[in-house]
Amino acid sequence: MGRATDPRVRRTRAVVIATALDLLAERGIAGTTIEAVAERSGVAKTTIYRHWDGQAALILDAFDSVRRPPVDPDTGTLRGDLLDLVAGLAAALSAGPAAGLMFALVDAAERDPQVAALHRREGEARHAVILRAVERGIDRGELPADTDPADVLDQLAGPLFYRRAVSGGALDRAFAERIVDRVLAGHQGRVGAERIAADPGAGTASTA
Amino acid sequence: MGRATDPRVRRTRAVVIATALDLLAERGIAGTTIEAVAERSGVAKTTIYRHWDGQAALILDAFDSVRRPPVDPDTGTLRGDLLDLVAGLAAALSAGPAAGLMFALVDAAERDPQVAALHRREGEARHAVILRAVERGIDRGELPADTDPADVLDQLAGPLFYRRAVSGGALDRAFAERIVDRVLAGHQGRVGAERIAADPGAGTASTA
DNA sequence: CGGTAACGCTACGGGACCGTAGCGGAAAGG
DNA sequence: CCTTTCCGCTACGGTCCCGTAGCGTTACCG
Repeated sequence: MGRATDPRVRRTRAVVIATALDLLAERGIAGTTIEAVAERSGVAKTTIYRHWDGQAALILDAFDSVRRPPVDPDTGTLRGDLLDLVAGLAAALSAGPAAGLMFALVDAAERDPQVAALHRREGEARHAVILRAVERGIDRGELPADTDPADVLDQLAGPLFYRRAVSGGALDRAFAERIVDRVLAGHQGRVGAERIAADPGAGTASTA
Repeated sequence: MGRATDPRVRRTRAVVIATALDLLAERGIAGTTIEAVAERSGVAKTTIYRHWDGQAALILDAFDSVRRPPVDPDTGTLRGDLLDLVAGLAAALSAGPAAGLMFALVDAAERDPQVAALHRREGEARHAVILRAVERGIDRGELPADTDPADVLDQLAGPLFYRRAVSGGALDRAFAERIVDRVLAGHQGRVGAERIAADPGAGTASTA
């Protein structure tokens, strides 16, 4: 068993996966057939079938290949952490390989249990970092002790997704900053505005 | 030209559209073929082709049939208006015909210009009501004058969509209330907490 | 340098769906 | 009642894609 040491195997798998991702972004899941991948990639259809059982397995593998372990910034302040994470998410949704695949994944997860499982794993990995940052913020007293981290997560990621999927505004760093600041203010406001002053560099940010 | 007065025509169109919506929610766009609609609906394939050009036209029509003109609550307070609208959106995303179709629509709009146009129209109709409510709130002094209504919109609708699509928490009225209150607090906090007191019945809402 | 494993190619039967044609029957409406 | 319109049915050719078989050819690996 040569594992995957054979360079021919490695190359074939890489080329096929890359082509599948291209087609997924361009034509969606329905348009990403084995035959189409074979034609565009130059890899013979029979060879693709030697590596994957069929369209479903290939697409699962392609989605999976985009997963990237998110990095915990841990800048020392809640605002700093969230700014990093939210700005990163905005960038990922604007460009990059995941930009066009996200909604295809969501839609497919609605019906296919396999895709749903992948989608759940992927989401949880992304969420874990944000939830950790929020919990650190609670420990530091930057947020009230009874803050629900899951709510904060939805408040941070939601507006970016919605803007990308529906309302269609700009997904730049300025937007990410406004979202983070408003969410923090919204939760801190429940206790008292003086908490904002406790976070150096997180003033009312009248960035016009 | 009998317009659409012939009851046979009305019935055929209604049955086919209803079946198409069923299939869309159940199998997605790719699974909603003319042949499948014909089989499930009992309407002959040839008859369907007499009314629609093909799958694309039928699906467009089906999506379009779900559109409902949103009602402007105009309760007198910003919080009251937003609560109505956001709770209504949460309910629509939890159940009803639109629940399973939303993401199929988003995904399809990513590639198909026709669907994209429909999606844009539909979004704008929903947004208009929320934007109006926010602008009324600004006029009343419930929000700072320089508040960006588009930001508020994304902050309100986004978390609901994200929760439904990814994080998977409860989409009940309590969640809608928390979101509205946090968003309002987040924007009011930029000027001063005393603004909250200006809105009768919209206290800091320590709802446990 | 020889054996093995991977690849490309052609070919094939099968299935799903497309979109149309032609016909007979039934329901609407003047 | 009688004409028009709509509908259901069967049948068809065409296309796309599936998944597999068989056979050379080439690249790797020891």
